Amino acid sequence: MPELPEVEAICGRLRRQTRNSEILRAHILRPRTTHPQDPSLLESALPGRLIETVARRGKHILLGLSGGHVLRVHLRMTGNLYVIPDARFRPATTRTWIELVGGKALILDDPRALGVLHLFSAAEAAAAIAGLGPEPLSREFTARLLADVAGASRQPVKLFLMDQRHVAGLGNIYAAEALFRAGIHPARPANRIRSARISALHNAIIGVLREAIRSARNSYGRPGSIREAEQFQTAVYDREGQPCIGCGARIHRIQQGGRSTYFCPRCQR
DNA sequence: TCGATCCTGTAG
DNA sequence: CTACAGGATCGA
Repeated sequence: MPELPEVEAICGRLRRQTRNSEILRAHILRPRTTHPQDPSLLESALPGRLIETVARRGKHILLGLSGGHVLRVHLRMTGNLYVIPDARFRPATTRTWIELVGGKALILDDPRALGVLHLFSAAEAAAAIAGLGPEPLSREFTARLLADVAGASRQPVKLFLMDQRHVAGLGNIYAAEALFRAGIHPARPANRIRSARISALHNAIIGVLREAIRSARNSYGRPGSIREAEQFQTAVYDREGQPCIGCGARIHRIQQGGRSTYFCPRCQR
């Protein structure tokens, strides 16, 4: 599920719901969830701590706890993270639940159980996310910076964009959508895109993410299934064989890095 | 740079 | 039954 916009929406909601709530107990239902850390380490360290801040870096959720510790959550493919008002009513796909004082619970709801949870000191947390590229919605992320980083990579540009070391937060959907808007073929080597196109790509990334955040606000970070009506409307993703909204040509699907890539063969070269 | 892997669910 | 799924990591 979640790329940057969905994680951003989840964080916004969590920030309002968890501010200064105290952890009563952590229940880590599957040991893999904290690998390579020992679940018992978290279960013993979390009780009594306050959730003071909620931050996002790329697709990582960083819960700032009292005592300077950080609980990092990565939702991977199908995770969702939200507060339920009554800890007794947990969904069947709950993989970890953190009881809060007062009866609420923070739920890691993750059908595929690929999401992960780690507890760090402030210094460890900083080191753990140090390898991430710039936040695409920050001022640090300029067309110039994108051009410099892209110029140093021969990767196909779609894979380049999904590599979190280059830009933090893009995944399979929004990488494809940004490339469509910029009119760039996903297989083109990153270092063979002219600077005018890089500027278009830079704009497209920001535009796509901003719009997607708006759509995600009301549909993510809450219990239950995702609400259809508010979903971001994709131009190419998951539209193989359908007509391109720009030129009417059939959308193609190819494999890149083991993932599906969708694009318009006429608009993207 | 590929393929396998971690998991479960759904669509065909 | 097979293919595929909004992610990331590992080893060949």
